[in-house]
Amino acid sequence: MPGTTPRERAREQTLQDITRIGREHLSAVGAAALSLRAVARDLGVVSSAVYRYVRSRDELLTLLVVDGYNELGEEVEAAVASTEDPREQFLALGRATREWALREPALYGLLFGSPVPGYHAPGEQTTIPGTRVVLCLVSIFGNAYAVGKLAANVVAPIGDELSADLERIRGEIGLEIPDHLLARGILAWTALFGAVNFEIFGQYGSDTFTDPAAMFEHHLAVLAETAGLSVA
Amino acid sequence: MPGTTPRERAREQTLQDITRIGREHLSAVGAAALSLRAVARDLGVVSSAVYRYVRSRDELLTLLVVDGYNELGEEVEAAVASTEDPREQFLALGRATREWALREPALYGLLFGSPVPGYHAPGEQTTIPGTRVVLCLVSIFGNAYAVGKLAANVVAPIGDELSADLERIRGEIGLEIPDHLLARGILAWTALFGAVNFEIFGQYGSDTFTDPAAMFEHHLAVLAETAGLSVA
DNA sequence: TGTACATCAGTGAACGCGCGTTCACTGATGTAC
DNA sequence: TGTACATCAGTGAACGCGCGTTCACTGATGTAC
Repeated sequence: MPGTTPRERAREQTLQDITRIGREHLSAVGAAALSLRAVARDLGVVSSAVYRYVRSRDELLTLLVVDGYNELGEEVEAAVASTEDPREQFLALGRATREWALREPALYGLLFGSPVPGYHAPGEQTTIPGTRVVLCLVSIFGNAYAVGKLAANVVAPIGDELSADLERIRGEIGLEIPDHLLARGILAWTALFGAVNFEIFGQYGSDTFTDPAAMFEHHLAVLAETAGLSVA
Repeated sequence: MPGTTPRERAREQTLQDITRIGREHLSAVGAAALSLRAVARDLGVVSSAVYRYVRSRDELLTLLVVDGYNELGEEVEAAVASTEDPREQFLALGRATREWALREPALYGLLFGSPVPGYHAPGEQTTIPGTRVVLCLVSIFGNAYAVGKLAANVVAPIGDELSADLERIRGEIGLEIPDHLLARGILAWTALFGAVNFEIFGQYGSDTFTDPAAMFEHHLAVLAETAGLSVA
């Protein structure tokens, strides 16, 4: 267990300070300009001291990435857990994602924006936190299908190669829904993040919506329908 | 007319070289690390010489942004012009966007990814090129509606405030379609870029799809349906 | 056609800056007997 | 309980690096008469 001895607690505290300051710098200057020296300055410590806690600048980035995925994951999971109806769960997931993104735009950009050049997130540390949201979505769809609340007409044929991919994906995540519903679920997933991106990254003009939340809410409703989630 | 005298032609040529090299650096090191000195080195010229052509580093970024928007805009417009059917035009727009993004991932990231910290694109230069794709989309929907090929059921109510926003948008872009279809059009727009983002920014796992184009094509078909574009 | 002058591309040195990372070190805190 | 030793956080100097931007300059190219 970490944090038992005073020294361990102090160490843990300093590490948290570093990630907190790292977050602040991230939103101020962006991932590419995030600097250990600047973090050290704000921590009130000489630059080389930070190396006692973090192996390199990239490791600090990884810390922030993992932190971000986990925070988003927790908020999304909590929101989804607050209701039983699959459609409502989908809406809750979307709202929680958007709200977190609005609160942490820089971190959201780090996770879902253009990749940071020269930085590659180590899969061993980021894969599990990085899949919390999508696994949450998967369980909503899986459950909805199991209780007969997921259905949509087939509008587009699915070729053999795509079908094989979908079959493999089903296996990897343990999901039992037919191809066309899985495809729609994936679309809903990407579309949800597309809508959030537009708002966070300012792709709509600056004065386009007086109430962006209302537009987003409407998008969510249409996406739920598209994904095959019927109204309760 | 530019490029008449030899001097003017030489100047034009050098400016093109600078943007070309700028593009190369952009994809190699990213927008935040894009440097005038490095461009000068590749141009075979001393760093201060570049200032004869470009006022500052930010102006080089703006050059690249404008260049990118125009290139994407041209390819999208050409693709859309190749067919008459609105649904096919929508599909063509989506395919052209994705293909350009795959060819120019760094430029795509600059235009549609997380904002570059500290850089603000000057509206006077970027607004017009930056709206070519969406205006193209707008004209597809407007035309489809005019010829009775755009229709969808109302699934979600639209509140007064959102309705007022949509009314204003209609006015700004000169589009005559009802609220719920406009809302769906906006969703299709954001969702399209969401799907492209996922692929370009690597949000799907690395080995998720053996044929990402097939998945994208299916997404486009479902999006066309969601937007209200019927099969010809 | 030839000469005097203006324009402009490119030079090279300099300014002040911040960065990541290493390394030998000091001194405080913890641990074993 | 006291002492000897080990651990570890933080120091300060140094390494070599690249950056944006300014400025006085040289020399070639163009223009007016």
